[in-house]
Amino acid sequence: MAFHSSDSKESYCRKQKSLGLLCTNFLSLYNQDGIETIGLDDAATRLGVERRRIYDIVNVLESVGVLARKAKNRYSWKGFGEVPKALEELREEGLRENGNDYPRVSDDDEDENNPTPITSSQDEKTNPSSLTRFSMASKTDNRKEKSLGLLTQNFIKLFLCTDVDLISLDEAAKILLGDARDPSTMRTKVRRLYDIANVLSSMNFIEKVHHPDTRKPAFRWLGMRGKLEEGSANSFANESKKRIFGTEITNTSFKRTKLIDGNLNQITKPQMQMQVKREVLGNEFDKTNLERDSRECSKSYQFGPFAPVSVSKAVAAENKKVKQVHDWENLASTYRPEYHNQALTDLFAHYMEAWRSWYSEVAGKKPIQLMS
DNA sequence: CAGTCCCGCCATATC
DNA sequence: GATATGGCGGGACTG
Repeated sequence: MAFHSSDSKESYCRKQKSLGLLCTNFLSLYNQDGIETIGLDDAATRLGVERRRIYDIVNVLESVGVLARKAKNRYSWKGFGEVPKALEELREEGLRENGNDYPRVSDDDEDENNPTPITSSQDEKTNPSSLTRFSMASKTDNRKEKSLGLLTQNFIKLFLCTDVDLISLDEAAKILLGDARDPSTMRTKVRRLYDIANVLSSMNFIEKVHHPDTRKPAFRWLGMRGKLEEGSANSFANESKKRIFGTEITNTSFKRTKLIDGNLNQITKPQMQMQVKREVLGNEFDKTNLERDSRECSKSYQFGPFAPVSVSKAVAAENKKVKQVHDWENLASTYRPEYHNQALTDLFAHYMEAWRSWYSEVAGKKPIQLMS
């Protein structure tokens, strides 16, 4: 069985295997009505990825409140309606445990970080006895301290509890690392942050930008700032809002091993089952998502003559004035008139996705030349 | 070359 | 002892 790995030739687009895309697909798969429980195996299968990857995604989604671990192999879908609450808690927790002495985030790494390494010891909900021996930690906790989930929360706290809104992963790693600063530890931490940033980006919680001064890449928080006072005002988008994410296309599974094709043989076309989403509620900041996704793989390959102009335009405008309060809801309503035919835009996105996938599969490596 | 970050080995936690 | 989780970092990709 399992005939070799010399499957179809090329086209191993790294982007198609990214955690970000996987997250997008995961969301489009489960951010639906009727979904209340998610099986890891099911997810792995449906998304066409190894179990390991599911853990990565699920962990960060959980740390933001979208999911909640129910039991072994089982998670419950909480939805984006829970996010505001989760973030609010994170903010408070962050401020509390850290007061206002969040390490500075400046160009110059000035470490003299406070002794408290932002270690929040939030015990599990399923803690029968609240008699938490303050010493029972160490090993067990040590591992947890390094979990992706916690790291995600701490990363987010950086945005919610600080005045800076632009942070590079290096800075973040430095801060979240407290003191241990061996190049090795740093590298690992940064790798993790990249992972986190990717899935957070796919949900548009954050956005990658380039520091004005330095040319260095950094991330900016897009969600509302946690300053909203009284956890009621902060409406991420209200309950039951469903965001439209990528497509149903499962991450094509090609090993990274670049096997130079030898001869043309049948490509195993991915079952691109584009299913039209019937969600018309044209809310949310999805244009950003579309835009970004639309140009993943093969640099800027363009749309045809009938490109979704409206979308691109909206995005451009949006990015340009990302000065105000980064409130998705506002942005969404502000630009809604531009393309209130969300359904169409959506449909288009689906086709694009399908086409892209098909193209990279069939048409071979070279993506449409199209200058740049 | 520097920035990304996928992949999957294998230590740990749980059943 | 088996299975479920998920650190961790080598090194393949990008631009």
